[in-house]
Amino acid sequence: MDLVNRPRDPVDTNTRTEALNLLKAKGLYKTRARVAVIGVLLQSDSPMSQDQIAQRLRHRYDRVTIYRTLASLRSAGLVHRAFTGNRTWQFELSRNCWEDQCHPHLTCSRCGKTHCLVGLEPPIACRSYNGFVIHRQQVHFEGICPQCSPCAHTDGH
Amino acid sequence: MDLVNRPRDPVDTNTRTEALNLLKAKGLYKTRARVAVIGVLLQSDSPMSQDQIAQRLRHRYDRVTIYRTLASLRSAGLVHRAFTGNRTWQFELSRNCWEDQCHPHLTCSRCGKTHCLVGLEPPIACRSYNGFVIHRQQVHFEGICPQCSPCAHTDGH
DNA sequence: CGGGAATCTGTAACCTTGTTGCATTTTTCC
DNA sequence: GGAAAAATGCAACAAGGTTACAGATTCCCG
Repeated sequence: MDLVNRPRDPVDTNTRTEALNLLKAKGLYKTRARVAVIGVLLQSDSPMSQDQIAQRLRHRYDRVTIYRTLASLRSAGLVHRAFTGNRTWQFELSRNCWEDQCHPHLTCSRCGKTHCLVGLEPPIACRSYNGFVIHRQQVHFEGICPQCSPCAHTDGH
Repeated sequence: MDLVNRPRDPVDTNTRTEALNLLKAKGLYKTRARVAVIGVLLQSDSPMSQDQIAQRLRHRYDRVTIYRTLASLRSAGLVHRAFTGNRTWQFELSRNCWEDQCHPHLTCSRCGKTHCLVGLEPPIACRSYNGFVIHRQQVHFEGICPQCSPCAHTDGH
């Protein structure tokens, strides 16, 4: 595929600028793959797996590139990953939380999407318990999201 | 290896009897692999991965057998899997908890062992939140266990 | 600008874990 | 004791993560 004329990544100008700023702030190389991956995550309200990111970018980047891009963004602190019970990591931008102390996630049993439960405080924030020192906590739910259960919020019956 | 004279599984008589009772109560076939796997789990105070179980049994059983043994024990409700943040399932007997509502686990960053935090109540037991219906919750910690941090319980400094 | 050093990318390949198919063996029950 | 039902071992595949290495891109400084 011609490099010059190949279709552009699905990232608008504002998102692109924000991505470039994030990279600059961390002193990372500004590469097309990184801008694209950050752009996808900026536009997503829920964590995404590597494969979801690759699909969103129409497989224009090799999966190893996505993998390493996420690894470098993660080590720079821009991105963190959440574990959601299946065997794939879910990545999200470190905006108001980070990997050690993150909001819970809920994976919908019906649509399969993973949602952030940002209103729900990480429950057990204590640093130690009964001789155990807690450095990191991860909370994961399985259930039904509002979109898949329109009457779920009226749980009176 | 001769089947008759091959070394016995590391299961004492009492444990074996208990395992047989559990299998009988569920109407499952009493096979050597199942008795061995249940025995290992009975003697363990923490969840174990398939590979750990296979190692404990000195690879006397094929890993597919371990896999399917655990699957049948799980579907019978004798065993459940826990969420520990890495890509492998950890199995434990369903004694005072089950898969949907289980105590938190802590994986020690130093020794790698996963511990059950049975004294710590599952924190967010609510059935619904903000339109989300919660069917199952899993809590995982990373930190240091008491054995690896002798002064961890005196966190005064 | 321009060029070299540092870094990133794509391809290939490997590893671990989970999973299924099928022929053989074991268990159960009458 | 024997037939039906179920479990086991072996082979093989799948998915995701990870590493090696050569070639391409980015950065920085003159």
